[in-house]
Amino acid sequence: MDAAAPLLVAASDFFRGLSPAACRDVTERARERRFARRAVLLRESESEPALFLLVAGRVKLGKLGSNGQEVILQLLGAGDVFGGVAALAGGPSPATVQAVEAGRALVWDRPVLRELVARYPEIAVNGVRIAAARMQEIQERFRELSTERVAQRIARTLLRLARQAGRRVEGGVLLDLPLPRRDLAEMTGTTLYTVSRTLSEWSERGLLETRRGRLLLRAPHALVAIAEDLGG
Amino acid sequence: MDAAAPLLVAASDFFRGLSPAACRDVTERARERRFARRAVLLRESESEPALFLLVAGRVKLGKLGSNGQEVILQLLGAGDVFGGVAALAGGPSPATVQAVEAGRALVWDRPVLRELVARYPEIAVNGVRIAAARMQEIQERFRELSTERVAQRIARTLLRLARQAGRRVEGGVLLDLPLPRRDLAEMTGTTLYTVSRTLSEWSERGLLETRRGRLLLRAPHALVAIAEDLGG
DNA sequence: CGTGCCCTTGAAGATCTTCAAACGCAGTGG
DNA sequence: CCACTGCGTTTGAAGATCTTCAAGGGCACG
Repeated sequence: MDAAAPLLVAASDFFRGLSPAACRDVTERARERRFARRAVLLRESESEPALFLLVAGRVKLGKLGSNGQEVILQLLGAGDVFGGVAALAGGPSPATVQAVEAGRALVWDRPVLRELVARYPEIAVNGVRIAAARMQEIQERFRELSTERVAQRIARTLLRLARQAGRRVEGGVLLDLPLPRRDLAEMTGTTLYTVSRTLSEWSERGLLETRRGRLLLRAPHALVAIAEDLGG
Repeated sequence: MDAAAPLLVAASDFFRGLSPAACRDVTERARERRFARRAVLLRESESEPALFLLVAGRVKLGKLGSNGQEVILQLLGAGDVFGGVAALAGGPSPATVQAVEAGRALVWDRPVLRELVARYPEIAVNGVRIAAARMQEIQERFRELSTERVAQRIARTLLRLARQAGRRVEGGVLLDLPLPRRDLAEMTGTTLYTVSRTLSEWSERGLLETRRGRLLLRAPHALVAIAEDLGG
């Protein structure tokens, strides 16, 4: 176990507000798991999901349709948690979680988590808070998917990614994560072809460019205009 | 206050598992609110949402787009709760709630709810459970909206409504609630025109009919086939 | 140097939206 | 009692948007 682990635990949404002693206790009950790119950490069918705290790497949280089509609900990175709400609630995992970048995570299995919640009830309240925040976001995205056009949704998604994984560099904001067209399509409810076309057009207009497989947003303000349908 | 109120409270998802004494306590702290059709019970802008337990009537839980377009996230009826997760979490209301049928509700304002949670921590756990269930549903609908065609989504929505508000009558299942084409469109992410056309077609094929403003599903199995894209 | 993966682009066409017009029905007021 | 009015619904026609299928290109990696 990493020596810095208790700090990570203390900083995570799920264990926020716990005393340092409690955080050490919580940390000791975790097991560590390393995972490779494309590894599946959680399946929808999983009846007893565990709580994961991402230490390093990135994962996508998604859902598979009966015909094989996938939908990406969220991308998560270091410091983010997943599986916790389902683990607390007692239901099955609502989504499949797959790594898009290798990394490692701290894991608390359901029985362990239950013990911890009994000992530190603040955890349940934090769980509600996290659930509420996720709900906010997915409802907002539901609205977007329902009422906005593809270009708007792609622009919004890029801006969201910029906030959570963007690095300011000279010339714009770099989305420093692997982001194949296909994934972007599954995040926005469209096809990889439409994404490709849209990005090509924006690229020609100088709004962004592709650098070594990463997207560089050169004109985020223009993307905002597109997202808000102000005539971009 | 209604004499049956403690029973309703005990049966609600939010207060499930509380002792009878606790339920009486909880019930006493509620205030009652009657509302007319079209009344707005909660706004998105609301920073301090309360917990509502519907005693009678129906409401729609929705979100408004910047351009005035509305999206309906859920329809709720007697026995359902809303606002509770946001109230517990401390954030703003994630959605607007408007009555589609007059009714009444028990209401716990945020400070009251906080006290109750402190006294009965099971409430927080129930909150997580409710949040998880809602999350399940909205994620599933997100996937549908993302990957399925309009007819499939309309069929699914009708079937969902049949489960939660359907009455078996001779000749089929009656959706005993006001359900204008417009609302159905806002539930499925399409326009009222497309809904009208689709229902007309199904009506001609004998799958359903409109009776005094209510929908009667004559062949739910056929709707299932359409929803699952089995060639309906 | 191939092989596979991802990306791009064109062309055709399905699906769905938009706009316009007309209908039926319930409630209102003359 | 009947016309009037407003709301929800239906239907047609036109066309925008997006998907689908097909083909080819580039790049990394073995």
